[in-house]
Amino acid sequence: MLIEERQNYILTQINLHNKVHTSDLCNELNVSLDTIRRDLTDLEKIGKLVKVHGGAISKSFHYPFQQPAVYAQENKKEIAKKTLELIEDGMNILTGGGTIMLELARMIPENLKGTFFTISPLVALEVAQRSSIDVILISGKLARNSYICTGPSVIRQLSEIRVDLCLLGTNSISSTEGLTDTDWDVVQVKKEMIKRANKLAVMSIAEKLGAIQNLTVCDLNDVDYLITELNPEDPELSKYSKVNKIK
Amino acid sequence: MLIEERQNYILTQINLHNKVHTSDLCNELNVSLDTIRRDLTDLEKIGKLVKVHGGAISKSFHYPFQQPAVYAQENKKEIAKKTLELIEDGMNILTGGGTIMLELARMIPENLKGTFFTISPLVALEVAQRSSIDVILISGKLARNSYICTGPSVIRQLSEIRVDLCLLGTNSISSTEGLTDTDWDVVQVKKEMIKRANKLAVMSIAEKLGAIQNLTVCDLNDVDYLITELNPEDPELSKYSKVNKIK
DNA sequence: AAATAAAACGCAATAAACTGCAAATCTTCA
DNA sequence: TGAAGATTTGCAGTTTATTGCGTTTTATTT
Repeated sequence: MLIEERQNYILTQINLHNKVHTSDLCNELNVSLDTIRRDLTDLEKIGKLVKVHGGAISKSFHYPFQQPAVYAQENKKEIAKKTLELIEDGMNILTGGGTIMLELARMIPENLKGTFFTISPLVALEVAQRSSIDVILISGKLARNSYICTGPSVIRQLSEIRVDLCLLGTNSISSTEGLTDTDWDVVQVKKEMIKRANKLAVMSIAEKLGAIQNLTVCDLNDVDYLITELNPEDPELSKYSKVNKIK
Repeated sequence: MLIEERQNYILTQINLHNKVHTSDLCNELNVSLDTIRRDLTDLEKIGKLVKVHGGAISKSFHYPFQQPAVYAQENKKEIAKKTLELIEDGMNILTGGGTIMLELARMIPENLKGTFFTISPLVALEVAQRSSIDVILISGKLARNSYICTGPSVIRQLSEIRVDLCLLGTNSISSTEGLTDTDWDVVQVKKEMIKRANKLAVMSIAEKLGAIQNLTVCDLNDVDYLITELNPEDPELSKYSKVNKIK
């Protein structure tokens, strides 16, 4: 068997399973461990995979390891910072929950005036704690895991308010399907939130661009601002031109 | 299984549930506790999560409220313990806020069934986090110092529910004036809470017995249980015999 | 204050990776 | 064709990584 064949086989396996074990390969290819190791070293050198103890993993699979959590956190802060520019004194703002919203809440300047409506107790506490803004918590059943309030009571209370700006984090936004989500209760609430606001800003890390879930929240046309950590000119964002303004 | 796979699994679980238990992971992944601990330490080092006793939590949900040293915490725990005895499976319970309520929330057994209505987001989060109880947050304007919700919207929502037991912490309870408080908004809410419950339990540290504030919440006759850290036979409590039961 | 559970620490066993070397195989050119 | 040189391979010895276990320390609960 040619070296090339062997290395192609390894790459195929990586693409298939996102990982390979050195020992498996050595059985499947009938060569010694050392040979496999040398192959992996070569392939790593030309950037086709990442070696790890016991084998190797695909580069894309590896990506969420080294970079994200730290970086996603940084990205989220970047997004929060951009979003903050939309907020002015005296505004009525309605917010959802999620990690980006929490980052935003932590950045709100102490002297900002205005009213924050939110369905997230975490955001409510965070904002109330560090600013002089009025915080109105929209209540209802507390969803486990996401820690936001949902249910008919939330919808009813939302129907009674009117705000300048609605800030939503999102699980998935795609150029064809718009905003989508998985949880029915959450979708109902988000729909109502959007209805109650003059402007809608959607915050999303680039990683989630293109993702599609089962339930539709709203069309891209309804989105006034799309805020990501990317440069607005980034080609990844070109598909989202239906959105009023990309930040 | 590769280390990277294992750590990726842990991160997935964290993103999904916002928390993981060391022992769960060790079962699910079939490795020793030590290995999981080492993984968690690694992941914490690169900022992917925050280790806590018993497991780890998502960085973004890192509980933002480090509670200030709670005054008379031992006594409050004792009171919370006694109060817990009033709670049975399947009950509808309505609670206020305050440090004693938080202690109680932390003691709620994981397997308790029932519904918790509360005007305190902190209590709501605490209960939702550590039990399978349904948590309904009664919302409104978030009062800055007490972190509880007040206002007409709270009153209206309260008027629509009916619960078995209302749990209130109190600032002041006296044998002549009953429950009293200083904040008008808070008093309105407490009055409505009491109205909506079949039984009322008042929790108070002995130190506050005898204190009187300007605004009346309710009469001693309305109190079904008075719970303090003292022995029910304690002479200090003899003046409060109007209360149905002293614990 | 005692009992319990979890975490930290050091240690040893095992598995994997690395190193240098020699044998086997392949290239290339007379 | 066949021999020098280069490449590839497998092997033995050494180094490094990973893991589980017993013990001690620290947290948490009663």
